[in-house]
Amino acid sequence: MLKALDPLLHSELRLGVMSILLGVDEADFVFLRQETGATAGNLSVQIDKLQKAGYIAVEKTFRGKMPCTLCRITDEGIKAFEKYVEALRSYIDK
Amino acid sequence: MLKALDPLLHSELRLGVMSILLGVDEADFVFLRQETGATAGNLSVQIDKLQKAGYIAVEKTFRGKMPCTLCRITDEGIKAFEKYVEALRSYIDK
DNA sequence: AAATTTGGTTTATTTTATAAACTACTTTAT
DNA sequence: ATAAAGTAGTTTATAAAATAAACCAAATTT
Repeated sequence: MLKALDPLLHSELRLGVMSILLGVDEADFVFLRQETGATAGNLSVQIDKLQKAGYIAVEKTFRGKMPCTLCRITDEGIKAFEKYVEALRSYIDK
Repeated sequence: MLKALDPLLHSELRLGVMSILLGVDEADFVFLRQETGATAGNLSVQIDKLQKAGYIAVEKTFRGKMPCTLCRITDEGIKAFEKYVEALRSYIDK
């Protein structure tokens, strides 16, 4: 009855990042930081985990002279997110 | 936009316990163990946390000669669960 | 009566989340 | 030109959480 929850997505910050990326084609580090309110260190670590899992793609570029980390959700990430949401519903829908 | 998630409920096992208790008036330790698939130690610890938070009430009785730990969700627990679900929707609903 | 099972709790270990400190560079003020 | 402050992060250390392993007391089975 209760479905297992993907531990990679069952994290407030990582879920927040995925949720944002689902709606925006791409987002940079600074934007994700603002939207989530996370510390830079925490965000850096969690972005890394999502990337290593293949849920997001990360591109390091420059905007002018400043470094800029761009994130995009992958197809695999979208699928994982949808599966996570479906599993969650076994907990929260009657 | 993204609402904070009550960390006490944002745990697979504790959320599972709450989800079960929402539907059943009361449930004992053994039943919760079967439904969640958790180890006894983990379940014991998480029940304790939910009780200390006031989200569930725990009554220690005997069924025949065997000890029996009964759990019920409290009004506070129901409210917290509903609030958690609403916060979650800020992540998973478009 | 010894061995096993039941219903747990307590303690130790691993994992995860978070914060603090640091790096590398840029911009601004002096 | 240089010092001070800000930006965009990463790395490392610490705190918290989850989990498993070990244990306990009583009941049941052999």
